Amino acid sequence: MSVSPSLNPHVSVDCVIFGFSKETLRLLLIKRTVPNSITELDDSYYALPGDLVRDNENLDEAAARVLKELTGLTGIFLQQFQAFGDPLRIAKAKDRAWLKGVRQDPDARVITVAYMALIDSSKVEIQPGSFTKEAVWLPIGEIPELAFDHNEISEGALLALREKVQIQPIAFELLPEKFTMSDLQALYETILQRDLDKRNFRRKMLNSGVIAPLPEKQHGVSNKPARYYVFNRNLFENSPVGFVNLKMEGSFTLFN
Amino acid sequence: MSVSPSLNPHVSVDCVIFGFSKETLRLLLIKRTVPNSITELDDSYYALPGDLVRDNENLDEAAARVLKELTGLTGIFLQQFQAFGDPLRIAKAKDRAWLKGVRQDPDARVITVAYMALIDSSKVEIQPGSFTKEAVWLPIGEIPELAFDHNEISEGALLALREKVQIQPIAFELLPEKFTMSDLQALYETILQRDLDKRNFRRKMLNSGVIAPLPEKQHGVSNKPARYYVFNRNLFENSPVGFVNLKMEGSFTLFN
DNA sequence: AAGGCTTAGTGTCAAACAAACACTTAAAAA
DNA sequence: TTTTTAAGTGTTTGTTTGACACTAAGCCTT
Repeated sequence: MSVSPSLNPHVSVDCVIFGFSKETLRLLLIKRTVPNSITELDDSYYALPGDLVRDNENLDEAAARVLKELTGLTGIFLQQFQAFGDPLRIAKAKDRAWLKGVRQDPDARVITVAYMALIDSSKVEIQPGSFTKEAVWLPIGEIPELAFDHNEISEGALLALREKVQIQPIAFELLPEKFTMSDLQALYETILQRDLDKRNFRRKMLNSGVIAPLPEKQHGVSNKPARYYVFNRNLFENSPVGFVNLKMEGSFTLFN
Repeated sequence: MSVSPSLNPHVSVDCVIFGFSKETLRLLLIKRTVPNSITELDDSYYALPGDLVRDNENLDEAAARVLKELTGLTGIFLQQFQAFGDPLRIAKAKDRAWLKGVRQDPDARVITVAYMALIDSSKVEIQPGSFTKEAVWLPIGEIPELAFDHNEISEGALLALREKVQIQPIAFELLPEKFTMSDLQALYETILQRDLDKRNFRRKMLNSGVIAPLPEKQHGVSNKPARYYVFNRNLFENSPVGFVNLKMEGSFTLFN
C-alpha cells in the first residue's frame, strides 16, 4: 500500500460509525491483517476506519473522505467529538508492525481527531478499497481489543452520543426514512440503556413536532400494523433555537 | 526565541481562557509584535496563548503547560472542546511573518486542539515568560481581529461555554471561593446573555444543592450586606449522575 | 437624627410538564 | 373462532416553572 506524498504524517482522523440493527447499536470496524514475526502466522484485529489527513483538506473533509471510501455514502451525520494525542497511543507492538507496512514514517507521533457518524446501516455497502480488507458491524457490547487507542475512542464516542441524543434530535439518523414509534423507542432505549414508558414517549415525540405521521402502515405483520413516521427535518431546522431538547436524566432546569 | 527540538511541528494547543470581572466575561489574550516589512514599523496584534505540543506530553498536559506558563496557575478547569485544522488557518501574511521568526518549520501545516479554561481572574498573575510579552483581559464583546483562526476558536469556545454551563455546574470556576447570589446571577446572565428572575434563580440554585451558605456576610457595603456562598464541590461529585443539570432554553425533557 | 438611596432577600399562585399506570384494537396464525 | 402479538390510547397526581412586588439592612446626605 503506497502513501500519497500529500499526507500529513502527524495528524489522522478516525470515524466511530454507529448503526442500529437487530435492536442493537453497532460499530462499523475494519479488519487488519498483520504478519506476526513470532508465530509466522498472520494476526488480525479490528480498528476504527481512519486515515492521515491530506495537506489540501480540512479535518471534516478528511473524515468525510474516510466515511465515503468505506461506505460509499455522503451527506451523512458526521461530527467531530474529541482529539486524542497520548504519546504512547501508537506504541503497542501489533500497531507498530502494522504501521511499518503502511506508513512512510511509521515512528511519527500521530494525534488523531475522532468523529462520530450516525448511519442507517441498511444503506451501507462496503466499498472494496485501499484500507478495506473486511468490515463488520459489531454490537457495542461485544467490541474486542482494537488497534491503537481505538477502544478508548469508541467509548468516548458512545458517551458523546448518549449526551447528544438527549439534546438534539439526531437519533433519527440511525433509522431509515420511515420508521415506527416502536422502532424509535427501541433505539432510544438502546442508546440510553434504560426502559422508557410507551405512552409518555409517544406523547413527547409527537408534541415535539420533529416527527410527522405518514398515512402508510406496516403490511404483513402478524399483529396490529404500526403507523410509519418520518423525521421532519425542515420543521426542526426552521424552529426556534432549542425547540427540541431532551434533557439529562434527573436533571432540572434553571431559568425562565 | 529558540524552539525546543522535542516540539511536534504539526500539532499545537490553544487556550481560550475565560475570566469574569467588572460584570464582564473576558478572554486572556497575549500580544504579539511582528516587524512589518512594508511600513518598517512594528505591527502588534493579539492571539490566544498556545504552543506546539511536545513529543513527551499529551494534549491535556500541553494545554496545562501553556496555562501555567502564562498565569502561574495549576489545577484549573481546562477542557478540550474542538480541534481546528483548516489548511489555510495559518495563511495570513501577518501570521506567516510571525511564524518565520519563531518556528523551525514555519511552513508546516499545523492543526490545533483548542481548550477552554475557566479561572477566577483575581488569581492570575501574568508570568514574565517566553511567549508572554504582554497579556490582557479583553471583554468578549471587544475582541479585535486575532492571529490565525483565533477569532473562530474564541467564538467556538463561547458557544461551548454557553452550552456547558447549562448542563454542568462549572460557572463557579469563574468566581472566587466566596461569592454572593448576585455575583452568581450576574455571571449566568452574562454568559447566557439574558436576564434571569432573582427569586427563581435563588430557588433553583439552593434546591440544586451545589452551593452552600456561609455564616459570613459582606462588610462595608452601603446597602444590605449580601450573604456569601461557596460551591459545594464534594456534594456535587458524590451525587448521582445528572444530579444537577441546567437545561437549554426552551427545551423539554423526554423520558421518565 | 431623619430621610434617602441602594441592593438583598423573601412567597404565592397558576400553568405546564413529568411520571405512573391498564385496557382495547388490529392483524395473522393456529 | 380463538389465540397470539404488538400497536395504540387518557387520566390523574405530583413537581417544576415562570410571573410578579414588597420589606430589610446598611451607608450616605443633610
